Amino acid sequence: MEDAQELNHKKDSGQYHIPYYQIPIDKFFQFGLSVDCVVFGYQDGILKILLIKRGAEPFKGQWAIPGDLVYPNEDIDVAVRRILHDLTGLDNLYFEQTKVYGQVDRHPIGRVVTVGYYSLINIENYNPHASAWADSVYWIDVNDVPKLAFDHNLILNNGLKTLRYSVRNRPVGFELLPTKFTIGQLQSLYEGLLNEKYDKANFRKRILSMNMLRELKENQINVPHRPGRLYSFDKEKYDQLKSKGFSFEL
Amino acid sequence: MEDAQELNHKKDSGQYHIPYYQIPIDKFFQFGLSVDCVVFGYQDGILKILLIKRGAEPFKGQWAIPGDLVYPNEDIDVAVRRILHDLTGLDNLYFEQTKVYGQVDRHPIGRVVTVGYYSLINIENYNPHASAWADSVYWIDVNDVPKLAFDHNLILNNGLKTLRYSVRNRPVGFELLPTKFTIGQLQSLYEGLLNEKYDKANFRKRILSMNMLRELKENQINVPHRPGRLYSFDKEKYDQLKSKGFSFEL
DNA sequence: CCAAAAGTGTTCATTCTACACCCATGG
DNA sequence: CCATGGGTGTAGAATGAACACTTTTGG
Repeated sequence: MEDAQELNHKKDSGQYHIPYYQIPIDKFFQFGLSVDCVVFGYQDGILKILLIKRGAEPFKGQWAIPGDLVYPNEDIDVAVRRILHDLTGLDNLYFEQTKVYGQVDRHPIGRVVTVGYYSLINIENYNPHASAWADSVYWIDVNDVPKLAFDHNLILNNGLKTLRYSVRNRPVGFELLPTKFTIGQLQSLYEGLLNEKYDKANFRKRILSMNMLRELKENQINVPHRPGRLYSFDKEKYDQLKSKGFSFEL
Repeated sequence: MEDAQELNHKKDSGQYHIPYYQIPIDKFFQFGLSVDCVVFGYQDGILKILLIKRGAEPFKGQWAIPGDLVYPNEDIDVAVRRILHDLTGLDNLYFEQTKVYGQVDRHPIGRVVTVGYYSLINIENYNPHASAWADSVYWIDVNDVPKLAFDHNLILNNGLKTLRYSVRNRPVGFELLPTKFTIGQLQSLYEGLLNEKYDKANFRKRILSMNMLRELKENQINVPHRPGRLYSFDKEKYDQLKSKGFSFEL
């Protein structure tokens, strides 16, 4: 989050407040809470984002990222799982909190604070669903994102920054790939995500030297070139390494 | 946040929900919102945390980290600045969002979602204040933290993890030091924070090679050893480097 | 004088980078 | 046969770790 988490030295805006104890406590319990989730997928070398056409007011019919109000008796991560499930039919998706958006006027119908998330999904398993809050769902190239409802363009951009940062410092990129992948596919993913070029020999040595990939006894099939060896991410090995002080880099 | 942001693959807890459209919209606007801030200071090689004795119910009289309800018409970062100002008399403090805590039952008087922050202050400028929500304020050694109100021990520990992570990847450590400091002081800070030992020659070379310190024409005074050259952090230079792709490490 | 921390230079090992080369497949 | 990406080895450069040595202050 090198970029997403800026140094923060801004001055107080000068807003004025009635002292705490002179305001009835009920006044403090009028916030709405929502979650909004930037869902990433990766296909043919292109990073894509799930956008919906909103099925409810406000901003009905407009583009938005998936999200919904949190129920009064619902934990926040349960709400995220609910939304992701309703949207994709998938459970156990990877997701991570990014940032809270709480501008007083960010929502037209009242004070709604929203918690931003990003989620990574393997596009091959994806199964689109409409739902109560989404008329329809589309994968959009990350470079073609239209104007979105609320402050969703901001949330999306911060989600993207966070993803780009996370992917260098934690082994999360694998979530975007099929379970079995070649080193070449992994390299293209990183190159696409970070907009860089790596030497294939060096990339290979680097990633294999981390000892967190399990080499399978299988190769690619039906490719018009020498088929690559398949690997899968070995979470147990990674956790073990991490506990010994190892830290993923690039 | 290598550790603070865990891979998140938990299953849905199985909570059950009445469909969205059958619940009156008012029911969704009954959340309270608060901010809680882990305030770090550094003195004599020891990392310290500002704790308060709560001056209001619930948990009146108990240890807690500084925090307060957000006003219905108040932006969240304005609330953070307000709290830090009331607490320390200082403005323009460094602070950064960590994580949202939204467990349904985390607050005894209702559904209060809190946004966690950490803040860094130069202990020399510190000026303690009591306030509406704090009877008294103390610096506590990070290793002697008592049992705290609410889920504040959790918030504190996550704040500490975040600090330890940030300090390696962004030049935030300087916020804990006086404006003018020696390389030795900087090294001790890092050693204390991260619980490591560095070679002084190598540490010096490394930090100076980053070109983000301004060498002053002043030395330490009144020290019983050769006085060290004073430096200050040059934010302009750092921003310039960052925009050229430089990234702070350790 | 001594203790204590500042500050510098050099050596050796490790890691990174660039690049050349061979391999296996489909068309 | 070719094009395409898979896969390996190596030399030289850059970086990092360890450590010895000199300097300047107060007591």
